[in-house]
Amino acid sequence: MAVKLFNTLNRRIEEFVPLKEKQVGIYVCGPTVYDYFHIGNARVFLIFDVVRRYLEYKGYQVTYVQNFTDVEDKMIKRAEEMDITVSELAEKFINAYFEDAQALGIRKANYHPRATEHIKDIIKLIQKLVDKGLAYNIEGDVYFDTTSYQGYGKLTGQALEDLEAGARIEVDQRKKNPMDFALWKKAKEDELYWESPWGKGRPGWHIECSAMSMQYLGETLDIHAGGPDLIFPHHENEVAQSEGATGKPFVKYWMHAGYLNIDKQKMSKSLGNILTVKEIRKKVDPLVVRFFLLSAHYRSPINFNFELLEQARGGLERLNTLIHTLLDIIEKADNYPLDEKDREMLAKVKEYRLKFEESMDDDFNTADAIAALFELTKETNIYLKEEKQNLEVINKILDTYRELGDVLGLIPELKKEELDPEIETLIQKRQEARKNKDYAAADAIRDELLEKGIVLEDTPQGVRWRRK
RNA sequence: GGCGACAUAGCCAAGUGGUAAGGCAGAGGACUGCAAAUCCUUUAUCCCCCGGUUCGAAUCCGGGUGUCGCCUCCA
Repeated sequence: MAVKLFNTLNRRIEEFVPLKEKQVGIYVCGPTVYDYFHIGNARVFLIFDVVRRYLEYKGYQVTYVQNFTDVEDKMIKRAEEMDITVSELAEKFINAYFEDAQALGIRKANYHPRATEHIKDIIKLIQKLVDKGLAYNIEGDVYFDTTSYQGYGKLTGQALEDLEAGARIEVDQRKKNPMDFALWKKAKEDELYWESPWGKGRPGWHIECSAMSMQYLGETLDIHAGGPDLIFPHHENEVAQSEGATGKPFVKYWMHAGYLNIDKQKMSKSLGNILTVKEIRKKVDPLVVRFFLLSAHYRSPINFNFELLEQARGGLERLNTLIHTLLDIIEKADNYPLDEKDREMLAKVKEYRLKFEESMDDDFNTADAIAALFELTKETNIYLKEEKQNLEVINKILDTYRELGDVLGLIPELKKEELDPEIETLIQKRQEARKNKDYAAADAIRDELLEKGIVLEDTPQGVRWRRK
């Protein structure tokens, strides 16, 4: 089955056909590294991490590129406030990015280019636009002439005139058209700069993504993705400048995530409700955050608060409990020959894998895919009520969770964990007490362990423990 | 003024023409020394409202209401 996805370019769900068979280039707009990234950013990075994982699962060879914007007005301002250099600032928050991203199970991209490492490529691209008459230089500032590119507005779905009509910004009077945007910004006194044909300055925000994405993935990308608020103007501008320069289509499929709100409000500095991943991680298991973010379709708006996270935790726990049980069975239970009920279970495993794939094929419907995982969980639990299991079947189930769980980046560790000897001893003591029908003592130990975060379950195969 | 998204049970959330997935929470039961986990049963005669198309609509069309967003840096 082919993957279908929603393309912002035409607002339709299309079959995904990469430019080169079985190879995919994806570029995702990364963070401006002037602060810790927030939960809204996280949704974007996470969703496209899953897109990447699923395409790999389908057998595509994916080249995944996510940039760091490490020079920009906000960077300069923040560095001044913190009294450090822009590059020190970048270093700090790039490191922080990797920490938080890793916690959320977001894999590293194949390339994490930084704008400052590609100044030459950026200048070359701007020069090309200037040469073609699509950009103009005014006293060291270079602007893209939006009227020179016919398709301007095609991503946004609006005509250039309509965009202008609503614009209530202070327009730089030197620009030819209000919508023209900066490709190169002249450096102010004492600001960091690079030499260019137009004098000392730095790149504008939009041009870096065009330069870097084409550098790594060629002049036409399979997928370009980012947050919803990047559609305009950032992505619109990228299209204009890239296609203006190359004369080729820039991107085949544009993908954008939905918004994430905090308590139904947009995150904003003025409301002071920005939640960083770093903060959230202090309170909640990041995998719960991941599970929560994947429990709705990626294009739907999603509401975030800690109560909802708590609900999500319950669901993820159900999945984890089963996996723990399966691992325990493999360790302890006897193997029995394959019989009819085992074969039925194998058929169900196949069925739910298929359902999972169908959901993911359908514009990465992770909510539906997770439902398939839950249905498999129920079937497995029913199967486990049988006394005699075939361990091959158990292994097959585990493999399935391993592979499908890996697509979503949930269920990261399918390994049996070692216990502290001290806790092991307590469990033994409790078993003794139970044997002697000293239930008061047994329950006391169980409560003690619970406080240490260890949950005990008495099963026909003996006592089983798991972390709360 | 232009453009757009969303509205499904107490909560979260799939489903885009064939008669309401899944999860969380709740209730009852089974299992258990008691629990936990798990299983079974139960929780929307109906999908914001009003019209229309259709044999048939949560799903399509028209109108309305509500919430949110973009058009300005923003994931």
